[in-house]
Amino acid sequence: MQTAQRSSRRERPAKPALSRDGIVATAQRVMRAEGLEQVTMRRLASELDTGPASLYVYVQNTAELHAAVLDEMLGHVDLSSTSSSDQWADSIVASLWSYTGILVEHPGLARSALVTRPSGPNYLAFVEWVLSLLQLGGVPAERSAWGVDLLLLFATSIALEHGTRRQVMDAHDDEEALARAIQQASAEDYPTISALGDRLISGSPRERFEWHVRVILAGVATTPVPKPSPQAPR
Amino acid sequence: MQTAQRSSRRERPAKPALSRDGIVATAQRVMRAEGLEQVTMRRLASELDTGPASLYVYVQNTAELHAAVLDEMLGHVDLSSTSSSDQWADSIVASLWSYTGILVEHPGLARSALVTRPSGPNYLAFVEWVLSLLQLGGVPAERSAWGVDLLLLFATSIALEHGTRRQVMDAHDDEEALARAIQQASAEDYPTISALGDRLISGSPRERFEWHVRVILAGVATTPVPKPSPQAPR
DNA sequence: ACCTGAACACCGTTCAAGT
DNA sequence: ACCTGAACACCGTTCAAGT
Repeated sequence: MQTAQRSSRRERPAKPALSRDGIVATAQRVMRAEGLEQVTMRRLASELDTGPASLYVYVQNTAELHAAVLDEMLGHVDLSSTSSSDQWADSIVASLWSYTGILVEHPGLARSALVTRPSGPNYLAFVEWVLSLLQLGGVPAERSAWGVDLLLLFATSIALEHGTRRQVMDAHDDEEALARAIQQASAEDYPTISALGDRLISGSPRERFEWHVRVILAGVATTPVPKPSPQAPR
Repeated sequence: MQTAQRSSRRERPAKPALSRDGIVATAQRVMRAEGLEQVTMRRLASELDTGPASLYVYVQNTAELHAAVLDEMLGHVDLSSTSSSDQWADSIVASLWSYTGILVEHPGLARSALVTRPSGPNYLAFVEWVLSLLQLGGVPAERSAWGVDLLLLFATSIALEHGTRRQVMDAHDDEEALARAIQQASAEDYPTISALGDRLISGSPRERFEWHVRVILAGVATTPVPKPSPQAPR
């Protein structure tokens, strides 16, 4: 066991200099230990033994901090391909599911992913992976370009939905309220809802997730993108 | 012009009794005037000339308040059908676009819609409307039941995405950072991204929105739902 | 240039005490 | 039962002042 006293002149360990990397690393550690809710400017400052104002030299605001943590987490998305190459759709389902799983643990990051167009290396690697699978599946380039957006939007918002509900207590109440509302829906005011009944909330989350992804893939395969409009497309 | 002095004994107008409806109505008014960010327990309390603690007699928490405001707003979704009945898909696109437009103005409500399973009358009326159009389009009941979820999830998260970006300053920075990242993506590390280039961010929001919805509709029309699993489906 | 203490302007929610 | 003041336990961000 090494003693805490090192060769430095003072007895207390030298306070490490602040740096963007140090701040982001601390953010990561705090998130892993206590969740993203604890990743606040004030908490990080106290963790780094300084005041919150000091952090503003290195990061613009809390959103930037969360975006940095997000990209780090996206390094853990499972990008392993299934053995047979004709199962490109299965691979897309699998990697999106992995992505969603990571964000469900940290719904705040899902929010980040939805709101701040991510552009970090790990995010790009994930996009690249999905695009390459779509290409493998023979999806025309233009449709892949727009389709990958829809796939990621779907996976992100499912994570935000389920993740937030998981960490809020009343989630079960809402679920029950909806089930009751559906069951009590009058056949007069809501004929279709009332006819569908429980089928509206049937299936496991995983079943619905997979079906939703396959719906998008099937749709992308058959829906041509519109011709670029004559006006400047932006 | 009526004088402020009425027949009541005191000079100051009698403070109206608190009630859930009164609180929700105030919430609505404040939101319209100053945005959902101002709809806080403290602000509402001061608006109603009392302390924040008093409101907890009538609403459980802020989330419940926002959910009530949400359903009210959903009463404004455009549910008018297109003339010819074979254009059911156009009607779905139109009503989802209307729904998204409303939530883009109030991204906090979009967040509510995503996180708290809504079950108010106006929400149900909207679901009923979309379901009836799917039925009109000949979509099998089981697929409608799961498909309406995907359609609403999509419309809600698009609203959350664009609405939040609109009200945050840095949104343009993010957009630029992504565009730069795509342009600079090395053909070695990200071959597909680099090959697609600007096509990844082409098209107007409206074009992309409509294409996304049509993708989902096409997918729903061709993707069978799995057979209910033998285990209890919940 | 970097760092800081203190302040500004807020939050949601709880609780003991009153009416 | 309903209502309240005050407190608890926090936020993000800015700014003037220091080193």
